[in-house]
Amino acid sequence: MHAKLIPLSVPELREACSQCNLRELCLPMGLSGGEIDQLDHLVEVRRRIQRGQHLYRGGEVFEAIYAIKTGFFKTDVLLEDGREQVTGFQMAGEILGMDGIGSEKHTCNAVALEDSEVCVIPFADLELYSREISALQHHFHKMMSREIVRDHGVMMLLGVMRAEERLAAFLLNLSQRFTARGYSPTEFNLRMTRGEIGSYLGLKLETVSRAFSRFNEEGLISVHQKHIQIRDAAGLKKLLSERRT
Amino acid sequence: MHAKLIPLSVPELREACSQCNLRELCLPMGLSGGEIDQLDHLVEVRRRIQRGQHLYRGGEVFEAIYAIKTGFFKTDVLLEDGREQVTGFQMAGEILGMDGIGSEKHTCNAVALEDSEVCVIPFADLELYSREISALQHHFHKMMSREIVRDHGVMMLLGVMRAEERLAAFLLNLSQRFTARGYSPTEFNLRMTRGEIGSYLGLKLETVSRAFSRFNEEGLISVHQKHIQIRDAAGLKKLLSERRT
DNA sequence: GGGCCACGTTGACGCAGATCAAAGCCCCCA
DNA sequence: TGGGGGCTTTGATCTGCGTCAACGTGGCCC
Repeated sequence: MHAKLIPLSVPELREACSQCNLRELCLPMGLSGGEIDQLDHLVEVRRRIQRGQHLYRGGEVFEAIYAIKTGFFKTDVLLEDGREQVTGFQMAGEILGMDGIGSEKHTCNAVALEDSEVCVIPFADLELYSREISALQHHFHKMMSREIVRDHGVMMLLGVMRAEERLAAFLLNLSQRFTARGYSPTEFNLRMTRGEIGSYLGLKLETVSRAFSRFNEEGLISVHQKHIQIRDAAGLKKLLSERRT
Repeated sequence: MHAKLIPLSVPELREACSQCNLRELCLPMGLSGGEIDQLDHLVEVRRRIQRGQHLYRGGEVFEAIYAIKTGFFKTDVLLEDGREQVTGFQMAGEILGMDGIGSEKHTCNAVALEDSEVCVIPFADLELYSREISALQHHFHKMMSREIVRDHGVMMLLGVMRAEERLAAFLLNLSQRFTARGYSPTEFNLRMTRGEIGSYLGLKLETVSRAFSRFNEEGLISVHQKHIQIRDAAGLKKLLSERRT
């Protein structure tokens, strides 16, 4: 592992969660000021991950979950024959690693899609603090539960939607998450390749590319490489609610 | 709701978890005898659900999770246009309802596929006990995490596998879960229809039926309606590891 | 015990998306 | 400034699964 560990000095530590601009999205959500101060002791280390590097790999011992401070990740699972399923894309304020709790090993790979920084949350400590701070306990449960619900949404994508519906749902989801982070709802850069989008959506990269082109022609979005502008969000939503077949 | 509530009388209550033959699979797993005795107070009510009835529906207020004592369930999510994605099949010892924690509402439907009985675990109480009993806390986290991992497995099915691989994976998974419950690994009755299997696997019922027929012809299994006998588990596994494409 | 109904099987055909192939574009580095 | 590599686009063709349709089967109720 080439990742740098960054022990937090005291002043930084005080800033860890209580001063973080993601605290309304991330683990501290809903905690009182005093409780957040306690949380600051939970995150004693941050880790920088360069684009293309792994935060963790399937099979490694699970010890901590990670809150993304900056950057962008994908998680994926590999079949023995090399086929890849991207199980999610994660951005600032989201939590990585909850898959590892059950077996005490990570069960997927987490790869940075841009230079990123994560807060390391030792899981034993999180459980300890959770026993003291019931708001933290409850919020952590919510985050795990939402992960399950998110996964159900992906199953829906993969199980019943057609290619263009999947892509529309994907774009709307990204847009909404960027919005929640204070970025433009209509304009953003994709951090992942067409192939990775395809793997996530259960499509081949050519199909993803064609669907982008089609949306472009129809004036729903404009695409230039990784730059996306959503021109007709309502039109994209309509794609989703229109039954075909 | 027509479901019967069964307040447990004192002797039954003593039996709730500590005497349950599922305690090695279910929530009490890994708890010491004394801790299980404490757990007995957590489950004060059981509920009977007849075949075809809902344990809960998407949108209902979330208050409890459910441990399946006997029976068999499916969970599903519906799109506005009526398309259904079955997100899972659950059997004795498994937990239902964790999807509801995040939003305080259930986000899917849980339907009994045979007459069933569940232990009602009020979620606020579970969190309360979890703060006292760290083994319970940890095990609950494991169960949620495993749910996430299970979902990743389904994404893999849906995203990258071909029809016969999906069905083979499905049968092997059922077989393994029946085995863990002390039933035959090679012979069992399906509780769900071809259509429900199809919805789970992202296939149409005709495709499921054809795949069953094909497995039958090839001597991998024998099928008679809902009765399945696995004749060549290794052959099924081979289907999964053989790369095609 | 006969008929109905939900479920399952099988066949013929069609199509969405995969596959194969060939360019194009962008960025980085020499 | 040019060239190489990774990513993307686009076209032509193929195919696995969906769709449509007809028939089979078993269980249940009157």
